[in-house]
Amino acid sequence: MTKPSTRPRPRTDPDCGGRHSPRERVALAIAICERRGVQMTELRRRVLELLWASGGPTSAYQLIEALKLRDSRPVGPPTVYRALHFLMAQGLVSRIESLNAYVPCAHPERDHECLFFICSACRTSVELEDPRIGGLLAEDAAALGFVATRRMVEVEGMCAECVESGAA
Amino acid sequence: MTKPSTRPRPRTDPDCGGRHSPRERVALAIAICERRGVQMTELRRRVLELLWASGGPTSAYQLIEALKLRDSRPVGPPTVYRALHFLMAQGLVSRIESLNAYVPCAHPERDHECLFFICSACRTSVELEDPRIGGLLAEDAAALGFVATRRMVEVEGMCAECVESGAA
DNA sequence: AAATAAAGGAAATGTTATAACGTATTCTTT
DNA sequence: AAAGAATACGTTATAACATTTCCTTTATTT
Repeated sequence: MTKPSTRPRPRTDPDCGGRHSPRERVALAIAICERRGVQMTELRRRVLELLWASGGPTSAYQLIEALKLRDSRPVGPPTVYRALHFLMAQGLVSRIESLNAYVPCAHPERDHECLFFICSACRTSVELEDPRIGGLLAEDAAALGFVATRRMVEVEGMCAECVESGAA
Repeated sequence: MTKPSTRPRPRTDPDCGGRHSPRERVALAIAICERRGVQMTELRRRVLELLWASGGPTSAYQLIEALKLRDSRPVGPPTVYRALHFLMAQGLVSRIESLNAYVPCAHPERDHECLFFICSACRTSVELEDPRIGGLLAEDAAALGFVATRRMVEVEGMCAECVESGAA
């Protein structure tokens, strides 16, 4: 029996408590696409569902495997990559560069900073928002005359659970 | 004739003015390795020289090509990757995750934040230090109980020169 | 219904990185 | 200087990640 932790939990939204049911998030994504007049097709929805179901950063080829299992029909890499590109363009999925892997975005309705804490022990990742970091990066960019279009902030290490359980 | 810019130039050290001759930086790297009792072998030095000579983020396979040209003898991927791993472990080279490419570190003598501004037009990158960002990330990590071992901060966009020259 | 645009399927290829094994070099100790 | 240990390098094969190309199917518009 695990005792509930009093440690502050990751929450990208003060109201949501960090809990997001996959079903709810996918429904939100569908609504967003409808509002924007872009097509949330079956394939794209399935990829998003798989990412929510996966529980961690997932590679394109893991998604290919997963789709194959459910369809018993092979899906090629370009098919999955196209779906991932679409989902990223809509802000529904982020790519974690240091893992070559993809994660669903908890709060696509807001424009959020991509700020990831990645546990090398259990291979999970946590997404945070910290507007202060975006502010500093904007400041530094301005000093360079640099026009930023995308930010990647990834912190590798060990999550609280793995530290406590003494994982290697 | 290009007129000198008054824009603040990237400088990771207030004293160096952002100027680093490859020769000088390689000499510094050799001295550092000597002091640490690790071997700066010929291969490792050549890889570092190529990175300094390249003028931008360079892929492992570009290095393989460059080594082949100079040696007229093929060098396998593992050889180059081993050299890169060594140089990274010594803080002499950084990997830019979003490009799968490598850059020499301007100031290996200091423990520096990896903070890169990458121009998608001219494919150059600029390394900055901004201790404030490391501070904020440490703060966020602490709030999560996360023990950080490595930070990656990469900003993609367009550098001042490309913006001015109207590059696509 | 026909025209057009958007999305997906399939095969091949390109790019990045490592595993597994053996050889050579360098360093240390004697 | 010789033996042994540690480190570095070479070679082949393969794993892992991503894109190009071409064609077919599906949606949307007229």
